[in-house]
Amino acid sequence: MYIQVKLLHGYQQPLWYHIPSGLTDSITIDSIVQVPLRNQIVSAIVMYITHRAPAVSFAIKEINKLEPFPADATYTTFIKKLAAYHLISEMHFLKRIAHFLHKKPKNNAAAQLFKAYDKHPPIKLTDEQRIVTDFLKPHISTPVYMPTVLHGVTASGKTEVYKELMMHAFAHNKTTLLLLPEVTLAQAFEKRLQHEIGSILPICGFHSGSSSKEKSMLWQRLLTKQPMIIIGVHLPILLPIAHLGLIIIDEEHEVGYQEKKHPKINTKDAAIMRAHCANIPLLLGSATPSLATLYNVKKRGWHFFQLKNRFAGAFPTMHMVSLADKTDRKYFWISQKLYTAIKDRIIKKEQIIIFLNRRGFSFFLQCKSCSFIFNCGTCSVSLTLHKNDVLTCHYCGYSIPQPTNCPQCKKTDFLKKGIGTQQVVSMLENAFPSARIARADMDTTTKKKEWQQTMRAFMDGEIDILVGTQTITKGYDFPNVTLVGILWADLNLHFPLFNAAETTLQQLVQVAGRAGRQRAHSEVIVQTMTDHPIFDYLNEIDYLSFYHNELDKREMLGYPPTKRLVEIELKSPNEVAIEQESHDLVSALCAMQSKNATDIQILGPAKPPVYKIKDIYMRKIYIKGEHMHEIIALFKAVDTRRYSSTIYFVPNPVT
DNA sequence: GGTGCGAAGCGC
DNA sequence: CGCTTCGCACCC
Repeated sequence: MYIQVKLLHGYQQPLWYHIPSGLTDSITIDSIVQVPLRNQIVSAIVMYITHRAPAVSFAIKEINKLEPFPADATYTTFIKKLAAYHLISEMHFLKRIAHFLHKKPKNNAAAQLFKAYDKHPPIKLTDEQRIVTDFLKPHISTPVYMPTVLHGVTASGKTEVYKELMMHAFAHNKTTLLLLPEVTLAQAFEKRLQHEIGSILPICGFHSGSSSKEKSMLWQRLLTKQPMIIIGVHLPILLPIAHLGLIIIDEEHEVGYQEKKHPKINTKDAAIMRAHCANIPLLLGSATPSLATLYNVKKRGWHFFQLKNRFAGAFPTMHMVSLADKTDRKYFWISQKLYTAIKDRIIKKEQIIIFLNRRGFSFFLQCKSCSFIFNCGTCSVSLTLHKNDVLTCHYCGYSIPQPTNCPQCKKTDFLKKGIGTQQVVSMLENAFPSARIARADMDTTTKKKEWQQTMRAFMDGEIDILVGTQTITKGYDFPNVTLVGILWADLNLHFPLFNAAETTLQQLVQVAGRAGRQRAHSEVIVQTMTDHPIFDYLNEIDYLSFYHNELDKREMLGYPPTKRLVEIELKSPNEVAIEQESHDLVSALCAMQSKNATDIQILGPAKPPVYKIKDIYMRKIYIKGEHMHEIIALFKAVDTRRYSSTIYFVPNPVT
């Protein structure tokens, strides 16, 4: 038998190979095979099979050994669907898990055996929790596609529900995929589960931080169809799993599920597709479910459950404070209310979180006399001022010492504008000299180790006040925190993104949820410049009422979840070309659209707020429509090959 | 992705 | 002239 294959890496042209009759059984179209190429062995995918020798001028090589690929009846269907949805080749997905295929699995004597059991050790569940597990368990044993939303307030014990379901799946010889929106969260979850149920369930982490030993262990279990718990962010959804029983997406609302690099795959969308293809239940958990998910509950009959009570502690009291009234305070960013509250907690030896929700903005230097602003030479952003008098670009890392004279007018007086976490720390150090204060923001300090140490120190009570950005809102449990201060709650609200209000509210509710996890009395102080309707829903109990208010707006403007949205991103080092081509592309899309007479809107091209990074220019085009398949068809109908700019297609963009 | 080959670059 | 570097076609 002869096969024509395409390599997973490198050479793109199809190649011929011969397979001796003894090995032909397991080969079908889309099989992954190891083929000899020059003097090495590489992975390839089968494109075409024939029994007649092809008429070619070269000698066809023989494949004498086939590496096994884990069985999964619906895997190919899923990968094809995912590829079609993102307008990329299915090879892309196979490449991402291909590193298994090159490595020979070592004889790991350490491969632990886990016995199947009839009755697993009981997990203590509340009535609220048991309603959810009772509902889903039969659908794991007798599989059926069953998207289910779990709205559990912060600290309500969603993890206990997950544990019970994972154990049930394992008892039925099925694997559970547990997805989290960040590697650090996945690692923390893995550690926790390892500790709590690791002795009876195999817990396999699979993310960028996993060692090759862990990966080959995982692959071994997949090959031998052994059930397990796989924890990760983006990669696990792409694995072939013979006996997938359940997919859990924790922190379902998080934007982290969309990959940061192109192609920007949305792992949540992928998980929905996978659960559908494999015909299994899907559980989406969050304290702040996304508008899209709530819409699916309403319109598509997704199942919905709530955990309304905290496992321990109590909900914090919320206080709104206006920063507009500047009277009677020493520091602009610390209102009188916040000041006394911090003072009170320091005396009581309770912990404080100060939250600054900045996004791509902190603080910059401007000349007092001529208004000159220091900008990055290769990116279209201003340089950020750091405490050690260094100006740094947050996009490319370029940095210079702060000049003493203005390059434009040579004067020496500068204004510091905006606010950054370092400035907040200095300010707090001045205001509360006795307090131990630390900073935890991932954007500036890319040192992961340092950041983890800070989190640990805070958890151990060695720090009184933790100042941080987005990263501290996620998942962490600090039992002794009784005060959360949000410095500038409306900072991101007027960002030019259709979902700015939604993500801001989710962030605020999540950070507020860090307070009072083990305490009866706790407070959240929310400081704002202006009022906004979302502040009425800040209380966790009221979160769901936000849905109606926001959905009406989205409906009116034709944005998701009522309509479908695609972002087209163009990138080019040539500013003239990208300007021309982005306009051409819009014209081409419009022409095609009027021909097909579909109800699709094309917006742009737009110059994004940050339109240049490392000398690469960007433009964006948005397409809105009733159905995703129509948008995909429209874009595919336009010939993009003649453009010199790189063009990316992003369905359901979230950032 | 890795490799082998010819063209081009470079020192003197 | 002889050596190294670079760019690129090729791999079945």
